[in-house]
Amino acid sequence: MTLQHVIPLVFLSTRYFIIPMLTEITKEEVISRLRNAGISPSGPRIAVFHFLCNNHIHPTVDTIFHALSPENPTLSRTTVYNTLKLLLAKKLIQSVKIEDTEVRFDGNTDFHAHFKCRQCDCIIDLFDVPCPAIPQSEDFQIELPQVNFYGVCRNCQNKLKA
Amino acid sequence: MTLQHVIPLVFLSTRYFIIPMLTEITKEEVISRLRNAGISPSGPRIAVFHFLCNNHIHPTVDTIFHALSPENPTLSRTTVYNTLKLLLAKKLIQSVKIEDTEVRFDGNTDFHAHFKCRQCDCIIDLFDVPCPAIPQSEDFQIELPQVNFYGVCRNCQNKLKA
DNA sequence: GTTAAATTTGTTTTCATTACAAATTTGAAA
DNA sequence: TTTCAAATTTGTAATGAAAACAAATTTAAC
Repeated sequence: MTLQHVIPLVFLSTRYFIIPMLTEITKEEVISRLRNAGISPSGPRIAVFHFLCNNHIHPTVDTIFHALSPENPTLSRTTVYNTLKLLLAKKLIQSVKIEDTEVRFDGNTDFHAHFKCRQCDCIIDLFDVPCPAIPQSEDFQIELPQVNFYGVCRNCQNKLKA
Repeated sequence: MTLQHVIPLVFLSTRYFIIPMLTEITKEEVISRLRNAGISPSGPRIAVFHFLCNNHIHPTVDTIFHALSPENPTLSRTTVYNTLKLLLAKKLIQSVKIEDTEVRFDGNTDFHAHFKCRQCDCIIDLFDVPCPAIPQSEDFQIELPQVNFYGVCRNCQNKLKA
């Protein structure tokens, strides 16, 4: 949890959840983060990273490409792939392997679990699942884990009942 | 953890780990499990499920296909895909989404985490990571989570040092 | 033994990702 | 400012996992 997070109480259904609220990240902040990571802030790189920082929708490569194309008419899919690979290597973003085929991306690198609805394929952040302890071992160098839940979301449960 | 598991102490590196030892599952046992799940035990289904129950190597579709082809010369890749989809639907196996593109499969459906080495791509079972608590919610129907760690394994760390 | 349903098979198609080389842009040196 | 090499971007082609599909085969009920 970093400075960018504000913790409001948000009313969801019949319960209260505590979820982090991510404040808008400016282009200037994006450029500064890229520079700090040793990445020269080209147009496409700023666009992709800015999009991921401000749209926590776990987009696919295609979603990112189509979202940015109107403002960046010469943008190519290959550049999106290259940029994502670079951002991943510098750990400015994380990949979310929750689908069978496509990889999704997340600009929030703080630990949080994900939930995928098997019915409607929506992906929901779960901020209240604690990070599993990283196994104590001199044998492995281990990064933060990915924790993925699967099931049926509330909307789909209601639809199934009706 | 089911009856099939015996818990020995296994010496690994400089530490002791407790890992479940999976005993050999016979064809008869495989047939009985298929029947219990409402799946008619055809040749290819027995072969695929038996392979997954006795080879905890997180194989891909291709690995399974090539492993079974010699004994089942008419087996087709499509049948492997169909059979895996059926076994997943009946929750007799689990899929492991730890790679970017390919899905892997695991005949052990008891909770355990996975570790993937970024260097050599090996996948290791982590039996000593506790299952994260499933979020308390009337909003979602939630299954056991997938927990994936990434890093560098001991072998590769030693190679890197040298 | 006949026949419909279930299952398997091989081929074709789709599509995410990678490979690759050409085109463009950037930035430092002259 | 001009030049030029390095970095970056781009479009196309290749790869390969997975799904779609229809024909062939097997199974099981009557």
